[in-house]
Amino acid sequence: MTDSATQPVLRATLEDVARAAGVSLATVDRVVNRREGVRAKTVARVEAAVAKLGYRADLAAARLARGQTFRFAFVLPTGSNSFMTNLSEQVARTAGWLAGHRGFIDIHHVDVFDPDVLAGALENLSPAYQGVAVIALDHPRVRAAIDELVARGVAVVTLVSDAPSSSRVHYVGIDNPAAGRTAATLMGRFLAGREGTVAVIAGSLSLRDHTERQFGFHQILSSEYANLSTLPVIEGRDDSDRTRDLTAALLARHADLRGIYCCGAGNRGIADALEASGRAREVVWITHELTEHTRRFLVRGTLDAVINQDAGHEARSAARVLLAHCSGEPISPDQERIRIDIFLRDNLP
Amino acid sequence: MTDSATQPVLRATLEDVARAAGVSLATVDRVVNRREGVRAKTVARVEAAVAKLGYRADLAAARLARGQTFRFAFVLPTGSNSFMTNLSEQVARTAGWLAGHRGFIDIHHVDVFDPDVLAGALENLSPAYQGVAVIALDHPRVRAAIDELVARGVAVVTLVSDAPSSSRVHYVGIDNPAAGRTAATLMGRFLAGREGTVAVIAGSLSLRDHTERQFGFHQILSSEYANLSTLPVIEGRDDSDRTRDLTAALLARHADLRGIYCCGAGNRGIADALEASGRAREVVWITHELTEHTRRFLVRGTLDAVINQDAGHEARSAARVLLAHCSGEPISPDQERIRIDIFLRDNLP
DNA sequence: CAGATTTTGTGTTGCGCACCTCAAAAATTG
DNA sequence: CAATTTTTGAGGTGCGCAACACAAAATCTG
Repeated sequence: MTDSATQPVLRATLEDVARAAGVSLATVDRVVNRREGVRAKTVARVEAAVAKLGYRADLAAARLARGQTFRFAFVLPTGSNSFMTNLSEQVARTAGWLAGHRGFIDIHHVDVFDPDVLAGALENLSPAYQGVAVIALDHPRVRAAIDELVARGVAVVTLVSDAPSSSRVHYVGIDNPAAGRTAATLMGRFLAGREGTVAVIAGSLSLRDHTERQFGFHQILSSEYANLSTLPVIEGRDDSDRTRDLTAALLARHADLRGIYCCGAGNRGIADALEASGRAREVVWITHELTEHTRRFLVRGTLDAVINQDAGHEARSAARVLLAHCSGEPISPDQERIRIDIFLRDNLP
Repeated sequence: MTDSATQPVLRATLEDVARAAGVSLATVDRVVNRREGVRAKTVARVEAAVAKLGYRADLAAARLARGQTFRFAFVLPTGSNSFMTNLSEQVARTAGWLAGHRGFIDIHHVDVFDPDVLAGALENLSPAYQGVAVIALDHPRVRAAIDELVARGVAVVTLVSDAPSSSRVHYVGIDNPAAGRTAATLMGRFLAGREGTVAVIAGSLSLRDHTERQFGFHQILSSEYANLSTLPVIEGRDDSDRTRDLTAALLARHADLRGIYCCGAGNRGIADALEASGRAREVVWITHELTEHTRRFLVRGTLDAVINQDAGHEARSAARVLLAHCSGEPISPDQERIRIDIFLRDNLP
């Protein structure tokens, strides 16, 4: 056992480094802030002193002295499903946190599902923003708008839905094909050898994330679970009423329906239809995003598993990445990686 | 769309608040730092101004002015399994981060599984520490040591393994009974209706977390999956060799063995035995903690699911909670809640 | 070796706040 | 109303650093 704590810790300051290196404060400042006009030999001396004393800049003091403030825009969908509502709330909370760190977030609500509207919103964003987080659409105009922002020196991160071919600096969200594969494995194993059909319900196939999820789902199901065949993908447009009708029709038409994978929203419709049919217990239903509704269906046993992305984590991660990018600090990749959560009735948070 | 960003943001400062409230800086300071000697009427005036201007203390400036430094001890097990090694590494990383925020972490390696050694280590901890994170043992002496630290004004959080009846201020870790229930549900559903027996392997039943997990596991398995019967719990002492032999014996003795739930370490032994028996594919194996080894077994298909707690998250959370506690700031509960992760081959991070 | 150039030192300012002292003003009391 | 107590104001200091100006020294030119 190593008990090395004895007295209150005194951090090494810039002055300590200067003394140790036998140079002045100004020179140390030049070295640590990578300004030029210092001989290589002197740089080495200073760096040796930094290493020896374990000097690390006091972030609080540095931020204070620099006096920079950061202004970020979060572009989120207008009044939408539970997940998006939750995300907005988490972004608002994150804004509260950031305010203590000289960062400010404005939330802009736009119709992110219309490429022209979204691109227009990005184009008209005030030049005061050093960073933008956006739920992207992988569309040429949107890509162009992102690229232009980046060209102007704005840090852009995509949130939840990516635009991989744009020049955004970071994507904050889950690996959607992997999420689909995860759903497929759960479906295949929960149905362990039973024969029948499985339905896939998406919000819209023009959304990149939904497409990727169903792609991953089909990939695994067709290659590993020959006992199950999938029906053509149905588009529920993330609307509960429409989804309920579609689900009811599915149940009526396919007596051998064993599973439903929903890679979008509209879950209340599915629950209604399933419960009305009396087959809620026997049909395995897997969906995305933990909300107050899906949580209820999970507890009740109608829903079997939820694949989730943590909205709070995403909001905080986006803010951290933007902040780090703007102040030239490194990010730690594995803290910023958004996990694909699996929730059963038993491990609900 | 609300584009309200126009110019670089100017935060309201204490001085702004003073001006708005028509009082002096000193009075504002008295109010915001809850010092006494201010009339209730004046307090109200100042608070109104704070609210109106949306004043929030600049954390960087406040920390700098306060000049406090924090010193924390993390008490971790001596050279141990992969999970603990990983945890140590994550704590070391967290220390690096904390150093930028005037916080310092010393890691003390002790045999946390011996109550006397652990309690002794806690008792002999330098009084310089304002906070301690410890992998606790729910034992009277350990409890007493924790209580004494708390009585001395030290913030104590338990990490990974709790001592619920002690006076620790926070537990950073997962809900272990729930983790066991989660494993049981996966086991039951993956075995969907097949008849047979399931084995449970623990490290040691004197470890609270292992006991709780197997309790949760049995609870669900016995009440919901009548087709499966469990064998008496086996203690593998988190040792691979011993666990391999025990698993091999199990496989030899029980031809109807359908599943293995391991709620401790020693996974390499299980993998060896399973693969040697040729029944790796048919026996459902579920274990805890994602490590380089369990990851490999998962990808290979020998292992079916991993219940995980994120060591990085736990290390950071413990540091944040200690920091918040020592500087009187609130914590946000849902950021500090450690989730029960489920990993399949498909959603590995 | 004088002059030009590069490198280093000295010094100052201010970021926003906490914390302190001392005096002035206001409210309360006998 | 004077004496006392409570409340408020004015002012200062320093936290550790960034940023800058300017002077002094060292080094490099021709």
